[in-house]
Amino acid sequence: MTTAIPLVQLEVPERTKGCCQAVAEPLAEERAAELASLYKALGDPTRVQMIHILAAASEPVCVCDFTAAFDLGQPTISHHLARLREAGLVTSFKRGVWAFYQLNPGMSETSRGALQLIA
Amino acid sequence: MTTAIPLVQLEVPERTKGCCQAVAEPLAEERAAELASLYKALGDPTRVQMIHILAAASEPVCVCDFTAAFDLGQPTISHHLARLREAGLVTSFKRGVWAFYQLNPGMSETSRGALQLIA
DNA sequence: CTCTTGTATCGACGGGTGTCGATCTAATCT
DNA sequence: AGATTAGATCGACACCCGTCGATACAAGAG
Repeated sequence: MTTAIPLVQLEVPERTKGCCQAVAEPLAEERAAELASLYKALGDPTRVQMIHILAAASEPVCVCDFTAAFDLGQPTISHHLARLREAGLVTSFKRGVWAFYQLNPGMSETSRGALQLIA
Repeated sequence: MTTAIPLVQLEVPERTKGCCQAVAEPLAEERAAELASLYKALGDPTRVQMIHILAAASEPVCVCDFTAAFDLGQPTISHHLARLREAGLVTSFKRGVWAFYQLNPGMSETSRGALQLIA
């Protein structure tokens, strides 16, 4: 099955000494942390839906629309929006009594890539 | 302030009644949950690095290589690999005493998309 | 000014998560 | 067989997270 020439230089070894082979250089620590915290920010169904709503909206969305769209208390909505904001995925502003949220136009390319999955 | 003609049918309202406007149809619940749990599986720097290593490897990677690559106890390594496996991102097999892990060749398109960010 | 209302913040509770040491299992070596 | 070893599993710990009710804050309305 396996070889033809000395190209595949190592099959799964037969209990030689150690099986250990070299492994890719790890990502820069900050890069791994950046990716992980980005993924973590998206690791909740409510926040996924929020991003979906914001991605589909042509204008900033009022918090009251989120509280109407989800079966969750207002503090919880506020909490999720804050987490998205801390992750740099959304920005917000206040107009009168209302607070409006939108996708952060200046989000990183990485973030933009992650959001693309949320159709 | 507000109107001129019925063209931009709503600017940010001026404290009329409610600010609420219609919002996009939510994603199917299972879809949101699928995305969230996928993101959650990737929401840890160690697991991001593991995926990076597996994506760069041309062959299945032995667990002992992971334990060597990270400054973490062996049970912790095993735990993270198990989480990646439960998320459908990797598969594993045993050869002799060793366990080898690789990216799941049959992972979903969604998963593949999420992994693409991990260069 | 006082009342009302939209949001944010706080404190608490239950459940999940990353980590470890200890133990179990299975495969191999002697 | 007994000893060794790679890996998984278990139990425990500290911590984080999603949720809620209560409260604080800010901006209008009356």
